[in-house]
Amino acid sequence: MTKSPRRAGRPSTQVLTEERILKAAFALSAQRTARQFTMTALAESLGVRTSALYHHFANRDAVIRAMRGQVSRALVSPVLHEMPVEDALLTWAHSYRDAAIAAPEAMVMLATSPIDADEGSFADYEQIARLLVADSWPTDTIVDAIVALESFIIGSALDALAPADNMAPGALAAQFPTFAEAEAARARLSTDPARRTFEIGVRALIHGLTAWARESTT
Amino acid sequence: MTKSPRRAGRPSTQVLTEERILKAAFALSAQRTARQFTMTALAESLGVRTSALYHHFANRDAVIRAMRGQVSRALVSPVLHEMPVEDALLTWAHSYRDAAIAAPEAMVMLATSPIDADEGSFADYEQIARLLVADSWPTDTIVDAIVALESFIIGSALDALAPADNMAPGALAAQFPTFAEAEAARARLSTDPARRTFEIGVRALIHGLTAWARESTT
DNA sequence: ACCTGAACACCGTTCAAGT
DNA sequence: ACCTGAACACCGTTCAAGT
Repeated sequence: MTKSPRRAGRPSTQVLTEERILKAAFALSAQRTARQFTMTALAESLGVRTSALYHHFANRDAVIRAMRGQVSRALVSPVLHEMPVEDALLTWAHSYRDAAIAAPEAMVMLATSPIDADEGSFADYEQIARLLVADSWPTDTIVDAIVALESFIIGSALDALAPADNMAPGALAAQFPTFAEAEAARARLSTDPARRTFEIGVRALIHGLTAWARESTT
Repeated sequence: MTKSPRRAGRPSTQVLTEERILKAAFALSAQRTARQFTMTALAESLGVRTSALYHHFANRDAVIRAMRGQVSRALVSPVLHEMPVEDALLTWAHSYRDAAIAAPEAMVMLATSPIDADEGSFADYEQIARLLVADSWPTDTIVDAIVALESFIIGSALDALAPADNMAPGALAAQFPTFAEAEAARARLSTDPARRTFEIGVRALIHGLTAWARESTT
């Protein structure tokens, strides 16, 4: 198709590195849907033939796994201990969601496949757990709180992947008037309704969880 | 490849119906990952050529959209109006989660495929919306509440998919002692921790959302 | 109308060939 | 070692041809 600017054979200066590929992968995943995130498109964005990628990653899944590793590494936030617990949880949830949204396909994998035990996720969990222990949450409430929050965050990230108007009934509005009106009201409030819902939901959830933990203490 | 048992031309008795295709689609989604859920595999499971599917559905997304509609349709529960709103939301969340757990890979596809309006989903939303309006929730809070709940439910269903011990740090316990202890305490409480977390989380979220809606009224 | 079969554009992946 | 280019098996989708 496009005649390549490089001829066959090892180039004198290396074109690709894992780092450069990952950077392009994040950029691409922000622009394309999970399904359009292809090795071909990734290679093209790097000005390289598709097969060149296979010298640096075993396959497409390996690229996604590397993205996922980078995401979890970015989460650890050292300032969490200097704020009230509810704010700390909120901060954590936000950074988690931002990371999740930056890597949609990685997110689907994270949700679909079980976490490998040697993942950096536990470092993250440990930090939150200490925070809650210090705030005198009962030991047996802590993992429930973490998992509940994580479930909401992942669900929200998936929701954010859908087209922004995916809740609009469109032609069916007449058939479902109450919902249609509510949807219109919500659309008027924000250009990024998924984000708005995330903010509301995560606050509601954190609120509800802290209240529950406090009850559990007595 | 496999020589077809049917020769070309319209068969005397119709082979496919939307219903039969959808049934096969759910069966397939229980066995394959979202990526392996192909039109080819679906056709094969129906003993039919791939192109035959296109007489009944416009494309792959249309199949997924119909699946989503069917899931939503299974949700409508006519008794919702006879109970307090928080109980009604809880009931709805439970039936949604049950449906989601019955077809987890379908949930991933439903959540991530860019699909638009299907009647079934909106019928469900309409019912919840009316419920909340009757309970005098402000119009612009309703869709946020629905989406937040849905996000949590889908995230929880995906979490329930993972092995029950997927939060156990295992050999890494010594490295993350606080979290390890909390995880052990949780594991002692329940044989189905994912379900336990769902119960806790959905109650916390509903609680938090109703409180938020009440504030928004004033 | 509803199926098959051929066809097209596109993927992921492999591998020989070139430097 | 690290790139290109050709090749293979596989997808989604379209469409003519057959009944």
